[in-house]
Amino acid sequence: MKMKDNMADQTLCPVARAETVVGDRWTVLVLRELFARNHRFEEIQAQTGGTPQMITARLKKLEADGLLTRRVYNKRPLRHEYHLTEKGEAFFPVLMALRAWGEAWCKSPREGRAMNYTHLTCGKPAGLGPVCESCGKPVRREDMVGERTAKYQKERDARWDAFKASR
Amino acid sequence: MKMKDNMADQTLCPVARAETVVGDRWTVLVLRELFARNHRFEEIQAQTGGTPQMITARLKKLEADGLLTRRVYNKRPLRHEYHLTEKGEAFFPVLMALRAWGEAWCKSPREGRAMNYTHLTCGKPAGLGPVCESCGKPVRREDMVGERTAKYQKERDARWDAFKASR
DNA sequence: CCATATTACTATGAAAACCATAGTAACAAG
DNA sequence: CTTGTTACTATGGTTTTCATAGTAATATGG
Repeated sequence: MKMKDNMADQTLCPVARAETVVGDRWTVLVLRELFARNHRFEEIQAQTGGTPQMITARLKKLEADGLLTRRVYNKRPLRHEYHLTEKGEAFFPVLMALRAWGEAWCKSPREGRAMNYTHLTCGKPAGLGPVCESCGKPVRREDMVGERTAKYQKERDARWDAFKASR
Repeated sequence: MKMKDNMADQTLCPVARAETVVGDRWTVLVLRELFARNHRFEEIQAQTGGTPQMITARLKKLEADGLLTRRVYNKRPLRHEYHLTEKGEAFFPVLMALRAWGEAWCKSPREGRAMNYTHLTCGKPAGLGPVCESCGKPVRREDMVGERTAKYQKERDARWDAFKASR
């Protein structure tokens, strides 16, 4: 994986710089899973639908780029969990903006939402924007709880089952 | 360009859906140029550093996905400009979030900013966040003017000159 | 007219990345 | 000692990328 970044070394543009790190479908999907608190290889693979190589490569690159760290959860056999660093956590607003755009422009309304977030500060729905739709304050990740809609949860369960069945 | 989207057709996840459209370095760079009001093929190619094929392919796909339209600016020879649609314009918050993350986490502070935005509503600097750092109100694209820093402007001028010289 | 310039591409071919399928390593549990 | 679990690596065919070069349609200057 070279992910050519000649340009990035030379430009002042933060978008170009960011894209050399996260400008890739699998990378973003892996980050989504980490934000969803899926920290294990298997879960990430199952929910993103990537091949082992795709996931391995992204995890390695994300670690090299400082967005995540490996944490041992089991020695013998040695097993790691992947956790977001501060830099990785800071990516949250981008994911939320992407989510908002995706919900608004890449789905038909009849399909329904995948997640609903509640703003803990005011106790009401946070909506899709960068500020809470109920109280108007900017939302931080710590101030929200996200809940999957029944339909989306079912979809994920099915994906997990299918993944497990294919072994 | 297949940009495999089997998964996307089946998932409710808006992030996955969005990524089938914009989950690609060149695509995002092209969008950046359109937001920077560079509407011509040549300018986009010069500033992104992409090959003609990369640019052609992304413009075609972005048009197919409804983020931009071609507009004739010259018949004989037939020439088009590329302009964002409403769906394309709606991508702005994602780009801004990416910019904020890139400035904060993908550059050393000594390098300095690429752009500075002024919030027209309050007349003061808008900063990096989704809400104006001066007045605290959510910022919309229409309420801001962006200005390139001298260093970044020089970088872009140099890129244009280099592009023109290589012909 | 004829040569050069302009703009937006298309053609070619080698290198890299992707994807599906299959297999391995290191153990635990029964 | 067989089966299961988790996290990968290996292989090989297909697709995409990328650098370089070339084309098409027309305008412009001499």
